[in-house]
Amino acid sequence: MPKKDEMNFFEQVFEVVKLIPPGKVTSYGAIAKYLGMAKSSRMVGWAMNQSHFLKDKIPAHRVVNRNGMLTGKAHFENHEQMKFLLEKEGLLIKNDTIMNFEKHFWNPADELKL
DNA sequence: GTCATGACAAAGA
DNA sequence: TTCTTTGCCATGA
Repeated sequence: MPKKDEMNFFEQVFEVVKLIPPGKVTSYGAIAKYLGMAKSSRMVGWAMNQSHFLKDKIPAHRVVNRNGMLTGKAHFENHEQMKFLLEKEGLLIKNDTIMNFEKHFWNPADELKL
């Protein structure tokens, strides 16, 4: 168990993101709400930015905004990578937006049942 | 300690 | 409906 100081909200975000099953996506707000920071959805996106510096593989491509739009694609090494990974998992991307977003939506609060 | 920024979200025009 | 504004809070300068 990491120390309390090391369990900052970033790691909690990473834990949730890593639990996202393949072929599923979630929103920043959903993660934020699950962690009890519904009003700090921006911090989730901030955490994702830090995820690139982590050794752990964070499936950040499965996290999009509430519209299902790939707003974070610009932060990937290749802009096509995010779309590619999602399509590879069976999702349909059109114009940087996930089609049937609700259908593939993965709600941590519902799946993890805190 | 104050100010600016950020991969968002909700409300208003 | 789309575009703009406001709130939110953790980081870094």
